[in-house]
Amino acid sequence: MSKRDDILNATLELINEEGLQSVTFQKIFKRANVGSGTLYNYFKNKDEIIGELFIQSINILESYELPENYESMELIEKFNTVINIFINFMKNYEKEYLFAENFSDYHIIKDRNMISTDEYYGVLKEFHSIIEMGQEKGIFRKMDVALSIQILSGIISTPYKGSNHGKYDFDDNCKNEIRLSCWKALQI
Amino acid sequence: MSKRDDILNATLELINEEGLQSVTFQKIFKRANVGSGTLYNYFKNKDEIIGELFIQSINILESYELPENYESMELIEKFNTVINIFINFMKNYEKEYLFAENFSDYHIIKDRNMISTDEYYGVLKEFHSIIEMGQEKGIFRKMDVALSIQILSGIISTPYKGSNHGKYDFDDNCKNEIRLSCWKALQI
Amino acid sequence: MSKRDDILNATLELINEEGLQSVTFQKIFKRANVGSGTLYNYFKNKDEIIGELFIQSINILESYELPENYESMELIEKFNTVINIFINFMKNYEKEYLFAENFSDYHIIKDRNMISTDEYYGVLKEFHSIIEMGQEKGIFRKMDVALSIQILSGIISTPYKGSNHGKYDFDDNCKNEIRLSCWKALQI
Amino acid sequence: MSKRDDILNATLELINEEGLQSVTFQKIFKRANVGSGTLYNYFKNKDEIIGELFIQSINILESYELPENYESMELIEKFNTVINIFINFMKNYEKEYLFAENFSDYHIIKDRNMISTDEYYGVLKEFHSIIEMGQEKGIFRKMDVALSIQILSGIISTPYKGSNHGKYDFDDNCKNEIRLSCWKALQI
DNA sequence: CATGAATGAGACTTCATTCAT
DNA sequence: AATGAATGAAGTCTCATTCAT
Repeated sequence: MSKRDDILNATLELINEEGLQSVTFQKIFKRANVGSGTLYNYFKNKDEIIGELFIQSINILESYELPENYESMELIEKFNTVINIFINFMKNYEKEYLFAENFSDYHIIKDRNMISTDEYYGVLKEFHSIIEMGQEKGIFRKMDVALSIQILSGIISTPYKGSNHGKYDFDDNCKNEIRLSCWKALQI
Repeated sequence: MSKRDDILNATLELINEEGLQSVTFQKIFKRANVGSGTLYNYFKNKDEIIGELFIQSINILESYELPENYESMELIEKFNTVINIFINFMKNYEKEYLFAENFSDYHIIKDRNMISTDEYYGVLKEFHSIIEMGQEKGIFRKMDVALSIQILSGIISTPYKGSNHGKYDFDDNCKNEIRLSCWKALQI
Repeated sequence: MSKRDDILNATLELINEEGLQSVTFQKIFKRANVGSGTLYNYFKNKDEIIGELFIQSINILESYELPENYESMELIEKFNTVINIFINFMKNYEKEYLFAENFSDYHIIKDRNMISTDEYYGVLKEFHSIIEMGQEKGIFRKMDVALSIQILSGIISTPYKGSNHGKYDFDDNCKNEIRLSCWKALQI
Repeated sequence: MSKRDDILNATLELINEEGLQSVTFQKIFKRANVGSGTLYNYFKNKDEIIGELFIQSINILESYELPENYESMELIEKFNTVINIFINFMKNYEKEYLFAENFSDYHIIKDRNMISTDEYYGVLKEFHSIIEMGQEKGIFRKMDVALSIQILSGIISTPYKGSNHGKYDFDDNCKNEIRLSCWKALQI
């Protein structure tokens, strides 16, 4: 692994362990096992590390693959497939997912318009066509698609984050209920 | 208003404007119009200001009042009443709500176990009995109540936060859809 | 006791407990049970408290009394009498004695020439005539009287301070040896 | 000379010029010609500088060398040799000597037991065997050796410190008197 | 006189960034 | 490219002092 990747990984680890606001360059050097000056061979400043980390996280979230027979599926099958992909992403790339979610708090960067987090990144975009189709078929209520996506996003990610508090397990049964809730929440 | 409140208000404003990580003491006492030393008459250090702010925010969120005829309402009426209270809180105390939500990122405090960020603060607690009743009556699916509450919380707050990006308005129509989604998401 | 005395006592106590350099006004108020502003009714600033404390300490050390038959004593009796008075002072007014001794470290005041510590204060002055007499009588070596006094002072106070480390007791036997050492150190 | 030494030297100079309590970090790095942050590459905080300085001073005081023919000397020759070494130390390393002497006032460090200010550092230790031998030979009075050493220490250092006030010179004649006083003070 | 909340200068300390090696 | 000692601006915090009550 390159020094550059060492730095990015160290930073992401530290952000998830201690929160963005307490990650200092000193901690990054030490964790990444590089000299302090080395950072500046790869990144202009701290914002650039964070920005690059965000892009990298988004890229991972963007790299999903739909199954071969996806196009021939029924609407509800597509719906559940996409939800499953989303859930798996959250679990497999938890650090990247949470980082991307919380990124909007990092106002320094947001204010400078370096990167916009407004877009539906990753597999969430797939919902767009599914929802439109469902609305056309009279299965889903006619409402703003962006709003619909936010509702689905909330139903999936909020219970996932809540499961960290240990009140319930995010197991197969839980996932079934979430999928069902998603479908029903949009229904006529 | 007391100096102490001036300091807390200034800090909350700054956190919501610039994010927790960029709020410095200099900005706080400039905004609060107090001398730098004054902060230390009221708070031991920065963590204590943030902690007090969290407690204050929670207290506000805890201070809801149910309508007089609440107990005699139908289940769905109770359900919608509580959702409306929650939505109004989010809008009226947006700063406090967002701060409390994002607070768990502030690991310094979290790690010290100063405060538990229990997810069932405020009016969300009311959902507990409503959901149990709905499950008993065979209206709602039998699932973990904590999970149900997280689902509702996600359906309400995620679209609210998403509306800030300007894709849709968080207007009456939007609220209707959210209430409907909440009810349906739990239904059999 | 007056507020003024409360302040001086509190300060002297704190100096002996924690050392001059760590005594703050906050600690003084608290110990003296007075308001912070009260200090400024009696003292212009911190230096003035320290200076007053020094004067007070010196005054105590100056208030010794010689026995009635002192004038008719033999030289060696006078010598031992004065040494005993000095030793008793050290023990009875340890705080004041140590403060006065260490005062010269407090350069802020020293530099401003507020007070000079050069003079032989207290009972040490009595040695002057005793030494001169001893030299005239051919009992003591002819050497600078100021030097002689310093030698006596060193023989008495250094072992006293050393006894705090617990290597030996500053008991009657010890005092006898000190008196003997003093006499012999000056002898022909 | 390394930056670390620059810092220690600057601090020692400032302590002797202005006293421990008025030495600030600003003065130290201005005097040492280093940046403010540089201090923290070498020392964790101010206490650590003071502590290191004390250790360094003690090390200097420990590094005396006895003359080659010391073992074959008569008792009084040994006695005078050691006194001369002590006196020369006081003069050559006045800063270190005075710092070490006054260090016990710096209660912060003392209280933390970082360092023990044992009074028998450096050449003073040599007196131990000399005094025991003198007592065995019937030349010195039988008294606690620690007490004897304190007496000698007092006879040497108190007049040295007193000479700074300008009442007499600490010249060869003065040194002779001191050596003589030391010898006589212990004699039968 | 007595008070103590308020102050701000200045102390201590951190941290992103530079630069000679 | 890689390093890490050095830096100093900016941060947190302390403390003597003031002033309205």
